[in-house]
Amino acid sequence: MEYNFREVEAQWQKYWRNHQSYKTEIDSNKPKCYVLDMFPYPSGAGLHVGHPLGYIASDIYSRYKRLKGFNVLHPMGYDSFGLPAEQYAIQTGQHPAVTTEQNIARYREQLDKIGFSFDWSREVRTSESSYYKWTQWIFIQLFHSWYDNAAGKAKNISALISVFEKEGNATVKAVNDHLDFFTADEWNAYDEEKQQYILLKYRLAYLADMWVNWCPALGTVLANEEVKDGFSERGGYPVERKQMKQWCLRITAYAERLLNDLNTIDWPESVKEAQRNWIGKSEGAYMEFEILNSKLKIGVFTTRPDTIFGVSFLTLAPEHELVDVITTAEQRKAVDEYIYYAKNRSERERMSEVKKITGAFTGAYALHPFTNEKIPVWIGDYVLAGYGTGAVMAVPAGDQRDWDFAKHFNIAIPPIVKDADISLAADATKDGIMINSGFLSGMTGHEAMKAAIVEIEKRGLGKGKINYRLRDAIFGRQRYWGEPIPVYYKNDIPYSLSEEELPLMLPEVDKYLPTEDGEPPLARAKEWKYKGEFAYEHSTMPGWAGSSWYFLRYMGSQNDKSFASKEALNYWQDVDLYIGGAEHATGHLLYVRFWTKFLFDLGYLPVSEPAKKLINQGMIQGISSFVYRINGTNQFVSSGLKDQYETTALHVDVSLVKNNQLNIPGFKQWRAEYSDADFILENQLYICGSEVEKMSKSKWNVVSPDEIIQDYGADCLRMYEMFLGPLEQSKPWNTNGISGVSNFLRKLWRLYHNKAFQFDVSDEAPTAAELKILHKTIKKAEEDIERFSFNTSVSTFMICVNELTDLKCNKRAILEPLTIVLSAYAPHVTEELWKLLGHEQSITKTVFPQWKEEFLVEDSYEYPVSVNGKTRFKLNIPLSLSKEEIEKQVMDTEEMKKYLNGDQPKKVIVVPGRIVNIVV
RNA sequence: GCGGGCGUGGCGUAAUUGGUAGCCGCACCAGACUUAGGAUCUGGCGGAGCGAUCUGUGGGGGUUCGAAUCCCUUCGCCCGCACCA
Repeated sequence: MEYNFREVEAQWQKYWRNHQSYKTEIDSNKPKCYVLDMFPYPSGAGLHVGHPLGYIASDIYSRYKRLKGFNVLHPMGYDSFGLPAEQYAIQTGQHPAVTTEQNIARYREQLDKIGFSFDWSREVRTSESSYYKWTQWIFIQLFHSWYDNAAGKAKNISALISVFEKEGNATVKAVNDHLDFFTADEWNAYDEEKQQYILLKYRLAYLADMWVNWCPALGTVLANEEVKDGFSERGGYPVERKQMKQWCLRITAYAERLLNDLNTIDWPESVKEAQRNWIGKSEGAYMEFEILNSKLKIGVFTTRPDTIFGVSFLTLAPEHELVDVITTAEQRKAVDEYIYYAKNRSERERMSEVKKITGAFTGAYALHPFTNEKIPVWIGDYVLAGYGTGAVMAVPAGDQRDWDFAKHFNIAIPPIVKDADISLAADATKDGIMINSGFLSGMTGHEAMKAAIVEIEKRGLGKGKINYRLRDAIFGRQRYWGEPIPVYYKNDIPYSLSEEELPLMLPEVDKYLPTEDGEPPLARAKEWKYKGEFAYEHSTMPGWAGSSWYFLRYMGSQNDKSFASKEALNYWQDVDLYIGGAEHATGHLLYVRFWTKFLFDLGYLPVSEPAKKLINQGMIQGISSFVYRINGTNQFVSSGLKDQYETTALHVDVSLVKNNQLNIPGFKQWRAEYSDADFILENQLYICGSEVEKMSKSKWNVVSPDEIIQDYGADCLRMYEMFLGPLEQSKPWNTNGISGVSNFLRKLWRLYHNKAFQFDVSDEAPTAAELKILHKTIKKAEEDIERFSFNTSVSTFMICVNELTDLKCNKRAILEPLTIVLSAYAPHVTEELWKLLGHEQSITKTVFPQWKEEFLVEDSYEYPVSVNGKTRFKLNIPLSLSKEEIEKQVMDTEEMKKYLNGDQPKKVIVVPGRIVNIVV
């Protein structure tokens, strides 16, 4: 019988399930290896061929490491809270838990068919209370913590309270919101409300008025990374800026560590760089400008304190709190109008009209701290409320934006660098010599930089400061399908639930929409009150909450005493290999690092980074097919003729298209509206257009792995996805080469069988040539897996099987180790062959064979001999010879004499085992 | 604008990390066995040339005995960030 993959694969999948072949327990006798995939959001569309790419790679790695003697933790679960299920619920009234459950079942079925070696006993689902209990628990830890800059780590809030009681807050070096100083006596005299208000300014999870990205269509706030170009990432709805009371996480406290520790992990440079940009560290100075005729001061942050003498105006963000106070009566109208304009300009407009210069003069003046000159104070929305202090000292000579603003509003542009031409643009370089700059004159910009900070600090005008672009993470979402935030309110003061009161279950509601007065959906649960009395927080946590720590829960998914036991945490430590998409670079991958560091600070974890090694698998794109409908008709014109008509391109289901030819009867049946469609053909065929796009249901270009498995089998799908190219590379899905992989698997099967397809393996001793093929393959496969080059190892196997086929080698001594090596890639067929070879136990219980140098050593090597770097001929020379002997042999050849033409060579380069190069 | 990555046959890719460019597969061509082939096997396959040979890794320049690989420059593509003071 030829290999029957359908039967064999189903049978082994059942065997693995029944025998719990991949269940993992702590085993201190073995080294651990934690191989993790980014868990999927179980969408209604099911898996497409792009999803398993990373899973296949991690599965191969896991199987390989197991055979190498490692205790491998390779789990899978679902990121099952999320927007699509909720929106489906809004439309249909179906509870999100129900749809989620169905989708998970479908995902599981599809995953199982690919033959993954996941330990399903450790499965997690973020939407289950046994899981989100611990997400809530971590939130409570954040709520009860503050960041001690002196110690460089998070600490329990009780430590802070006892300092307040004894010393007030002057000695505390914390990452907190701006706050006045108070003494111990003052603290002790404050009432509960005031104390809680102050503590909130220190907590790592805090409630504050924030400028947020508000998406009216979704009825919720969004984090910066959930907004793309002024539109929501999910759904693509417009987003506006709005001030709201929101739960936030003080991730900014970790900015420096998140930045520095990037140097300790082996992650793709692109991800590290994206995180560095996102954190956006910049060094400079904070300084204050006094307002003329007032006690008020405007604080600014600048990276160019060296240009202080070039300041000719200040600009405040329109939202800046001092704008209203300092605006003069004459300018009031203009300022109010501008603020109204800026407020109603959508984020989208503001971003796309960067070049448009707008602003207004407040009428107020500030004093230059060094020259005491009057400096006009303007407002303009090129200054962002959320960055720095929301105010800038404008140096038009040194900053292009300030220059543009000054030019537009006719403000002076005082020169501060010698010979700099600032008539057409600002000069932002620091290399010139400073002029008109008081004590800085004569220095270069670089020197002036340091000198200016020294002087600013000396005069008490401000201080050197490091600023980060990173903002605190807004943690509340006005949605139903998420983790309830475990907080209740007493006299408007938020209090967290105690650990014993968790989980705080998600309540049932009648509808999944916001209430009529704009409250989040949870407000619909009228009876849902803490102790039947106090209102709970009605926002839920964002999508990234559950995914920020799931790698830890896999270590103790059944544990109900803690998120994972100390023993498990100490054994499994961190993820050794993490595979997932690059789109999470500044979202999930930053938050998971943040939470890991936080839990490390509190002593719950032995590590402060979640994953040592990260690989971003490339996206598999779809190839969309198009038909061209002549506008206003139901007539479709073939791709080559479409330019003769006014047409609209319509996506057509790729399953109706083969070699770009449309299956016309199928197309007519596809949708009722096309049943009487007409076609204008070329060469009797309808040719579709095609384009590479992201694989998505709406583009009708989704290819499901199930189809491939049905036609070629799971082993073939696994190997083909690996064969397609480097794991990190994005590529469009096509099945052009799949027959090559399919042939390989058939050839493999035939090695163990005779012409009549009867199992036929000989016990003869292998020849040197056969041993060489085997050991070469083992070595190469091992090297390839260790450097995550899965595509080249598939080629290695193809070569191996071709060579063994040529030698008609069916010897057990060769095939048995080869089967083991291959089992990481093609687990089903190798299990079957292993059984046929007479083994009782699953091939997963074996050991990866060790390659031996002795079978690989050559006694001679065919040297490429180059003349002036160009290879001219080849010469077989024993490898044992010395450089001199090799040189002599080469020189004595007839060919060499021809090239030398009687002369002596200028130079001879001999690299033993590599090449001989003669320069004449 | 800033940052990251990439550019090799008709196509997907490989190259021991500076040492024979094009492994492996697809497609294609020729042949064998066949009633037949969308089966199997054999051979060929970067370009030019009957040939020895020449030429060739987006273009130009450099370092080197030797460059797809390192450096400079230029063109093109993909991704991320973007009024961050």
